[in-house]
Amino acid sequence: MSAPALDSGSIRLFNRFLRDKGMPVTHQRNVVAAAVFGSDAHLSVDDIEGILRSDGERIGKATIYRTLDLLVKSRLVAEHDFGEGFKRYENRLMRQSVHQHLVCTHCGSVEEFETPELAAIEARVARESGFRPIRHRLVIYGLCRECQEAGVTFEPEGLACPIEIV
Amino acid sequence: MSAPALDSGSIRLFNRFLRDKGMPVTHQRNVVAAAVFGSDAHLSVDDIEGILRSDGERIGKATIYRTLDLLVKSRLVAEHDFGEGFKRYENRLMRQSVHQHLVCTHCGSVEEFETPELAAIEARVARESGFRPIRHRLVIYGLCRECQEAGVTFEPEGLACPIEIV
DNA sequence: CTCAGTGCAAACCGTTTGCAGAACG
DNA sequence: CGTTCTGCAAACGGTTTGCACTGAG
Repeated sequence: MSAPALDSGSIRLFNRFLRDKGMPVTHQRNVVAAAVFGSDAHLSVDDIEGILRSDGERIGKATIYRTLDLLVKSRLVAEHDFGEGFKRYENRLMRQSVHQHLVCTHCGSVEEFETPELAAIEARVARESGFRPIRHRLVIYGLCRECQEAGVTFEPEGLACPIEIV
Repeated sequence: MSAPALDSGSIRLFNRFLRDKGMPVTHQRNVVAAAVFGSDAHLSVDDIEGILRSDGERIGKATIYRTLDLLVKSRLVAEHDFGEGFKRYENRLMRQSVHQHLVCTHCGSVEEFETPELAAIEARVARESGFRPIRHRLVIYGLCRECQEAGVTFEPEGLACPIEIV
């Protein structure tokens, strides 16, 4: 990733988006976008800052946040909150558009999976409650295969559950 | 809610939990717990602070946070993050234990719904990827019936999507 | 040349923590 | 009475914002 693909198709789409909005195409915006488009991971802002630094780019955190905002609005990048206390960003191109996430509670790794069943759930909810679904987020927390094979086990939060002792 | 049910069954369970852990049962803990057990809403810390204030109780925010931590650990209360920038807490007793949430993106209201389908999804994921599911969170964002009837419509984020124009 | 973007640092805001004094057991 | 809790206020950490300066168009 030492040579960010500033001329990739994703960057081209982002630049078109900026021009459509009458916003300047700047070096910083393209460099931040290239860092996200050049990875298929779920990146934190610190991850992105690290990529930029290792590319020799010195870009303020505020600009990273402001550019991520544009990328999310352009729909080229998705924002996620896995409950870690900060957000993660993922390139939406080069991957199946609709997927949910498996988050390992031990090592923090994130896998993706598809859920064709969710469309039926949304339809049922709309029918039963009159709610109009627009988007959804399903996160399954658990132990990834690697952690299980490493012998990690799940201990129920360390505290007894008094509910069933009523 | 002006007279918190300090002698309710939920409080009794919480007190038993504290005693089991060798922790003191204090007035503050019981009052915070009563505020949560006395509501079936999804309360923010500010909501809880308001309930306590209207009950004439003057309890520091730090104590509210510390008590909520205990309530969550006791499994009597569930913690939720609907992406609003703060957490919400819900009484787990007096409601069906397993449910997911519908969050209205316009008025912020939260409804609950059950998803028997999720067990099958988890089983499939475990089979296909070796991941071991422990818990999940499904949130469907959209427009509640009331907002729809009030004429609120969904406009797709205000910005065009260049993806399909590739 | 003009207006928007950038970088810095300070502000923000929900949450956590340190510590002196109060309360539980 | 010793140990834990409480309240206050300060610290924290990710994110946002104000403002002088730089750079795109």
